[in-house]
Amino acid sequence: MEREVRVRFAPSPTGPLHIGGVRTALYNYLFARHHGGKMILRIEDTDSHRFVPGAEDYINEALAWLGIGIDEGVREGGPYGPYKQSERRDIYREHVKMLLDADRAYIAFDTPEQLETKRSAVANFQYDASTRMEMTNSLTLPADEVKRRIDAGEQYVVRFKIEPGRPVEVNDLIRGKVTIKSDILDDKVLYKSADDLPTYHLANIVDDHLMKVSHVIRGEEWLPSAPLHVLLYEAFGWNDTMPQFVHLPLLLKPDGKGKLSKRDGDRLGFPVFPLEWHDPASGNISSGYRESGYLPEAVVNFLALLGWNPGDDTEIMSMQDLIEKFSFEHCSKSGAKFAFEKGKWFNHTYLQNVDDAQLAQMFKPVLREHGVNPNDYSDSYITRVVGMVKGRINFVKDLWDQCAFFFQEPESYDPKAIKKRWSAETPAIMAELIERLNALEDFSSAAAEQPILDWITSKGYHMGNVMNAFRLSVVGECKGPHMFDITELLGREETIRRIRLAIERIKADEPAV
RNA sequence: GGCCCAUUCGUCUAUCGGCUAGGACGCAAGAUUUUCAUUCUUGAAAGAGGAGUUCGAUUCUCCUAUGGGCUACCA
Repeated sequence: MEREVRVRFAPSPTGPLHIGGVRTALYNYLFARHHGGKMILRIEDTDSHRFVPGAEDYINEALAWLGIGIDEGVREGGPYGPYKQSERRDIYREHVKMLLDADRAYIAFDTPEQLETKRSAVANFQYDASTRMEMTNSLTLPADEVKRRIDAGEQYVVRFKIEPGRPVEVNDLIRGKVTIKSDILDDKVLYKSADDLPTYHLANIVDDHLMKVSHVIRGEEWLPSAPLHVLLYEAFGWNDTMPQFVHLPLLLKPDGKGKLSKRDGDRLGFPVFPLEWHDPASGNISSGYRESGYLPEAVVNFLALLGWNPGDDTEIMSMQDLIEKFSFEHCSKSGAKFAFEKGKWFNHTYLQNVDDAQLAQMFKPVLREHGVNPNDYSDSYITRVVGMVKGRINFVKDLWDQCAFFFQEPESYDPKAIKKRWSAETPAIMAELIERLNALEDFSSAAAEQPILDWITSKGYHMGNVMNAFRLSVVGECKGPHMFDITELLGREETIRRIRLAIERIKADEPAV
């Protein structure tokens, strides 16, 4: 009996979605699409203290940018809504009552302060079968006392009553069977009266069940609480439809130790967020992949390969390719260090496949940043420029360093190049070059190159010196695309103007020795 | 501390008992070029350690070590 594949990505809106979360979302999406199933986006805002305004919008925008489509969610709607947990209070209350009535849970009045004291007094204190009879709860208090306290408005929590001494099995699609003893689990808080909200554990199980989730695909940090979740399914009598669990290996810090955290980005100089994030409380800005010039396709491809492989050597894959090939059989079990160097390479590779005209459009904002008005140039000019230099960039913004000279005359001339390529005779040769360029009938690259090279050879000049002095005059450094392609684009007038300028300036800059 | 998970080049990874251990990023060298890049070619680079099972272990089991996660009225 095939169950419809329904998966969910369930972030909590406590800040920007970080790249590890993005990967979890991606794997959920790939799995869902691979099986023709549904992808649900559920907002888990059960911690009222940690709510951050703007975080939910950020999540939506980030997933949309990456092309991770959502079938059911807060914005999309769907048959099992609401998809935001703070709007499902009635449902949780009802389910808490079911557990209470079935004697699978109990009410506890111990305050956080009391528990804190207990923990510092008793080493390894755990609220469980071995200690619950010493605490202040509905198991130790008379029923009327419990009622009196609640009626008096005393705050309480509902705890899951874990029965000790039995093994709990979790069947994980990546790791296989994991068994733990129920004794190590504590009587988890499922609901807090203070904000009339459940905790993650309860909300998660109830929602996954009600939303008919078939596979729970989440980070490895949830593996230790998976047995608790299994027990909850049992307590509700939902064993038959319990989802398959899949715990993904974590994304680790590239340098030292531990899992990749939100602060690592700024520390190590690469984004850990898909989009730039402006923290509403601190005003801090964290960089994002989008703003750093990454293409979403490159980010998706790169992320997909951090913890999964297609089973062969293929590396460049579109979303469609990934969907077709994705399976948990090729997911790795161990955490992956976040090697952002390879991310650059992916971006480079994807950039090469971007159409020149489109790349030109993407480059326009960068031009503006550097004080160049793109409207002063034709689209075809910018398109030809980017087409000429795109092979050497990793990011759109790198284009500027490679082709600024197409938009402005050199501001200075590379001193090392002057030393190597500009001698006392050079100005005279450059003056001669100007004559030759003027004499050219056709200034196009193909037509201009041979006559000029012939001239250099016939005069017995040193090819490298003349050409590099030429380049130095026009570009300002000894770098860039083919020389005659540059001059063709720049045009005769501008080319000659720059050589004249160089003759003046470089002479002036060089002190007589 | 307790519990759980993991362990192949610097990094991401392939290998589902037969290996001269493959690929990619990065790195190095060479080729090409009037420059810098790109590109191409080549190279260096790995099975944590110890037992066991087996004709044969990177692959299976155990121990040790190391790394990671969890251990909240956070997710």
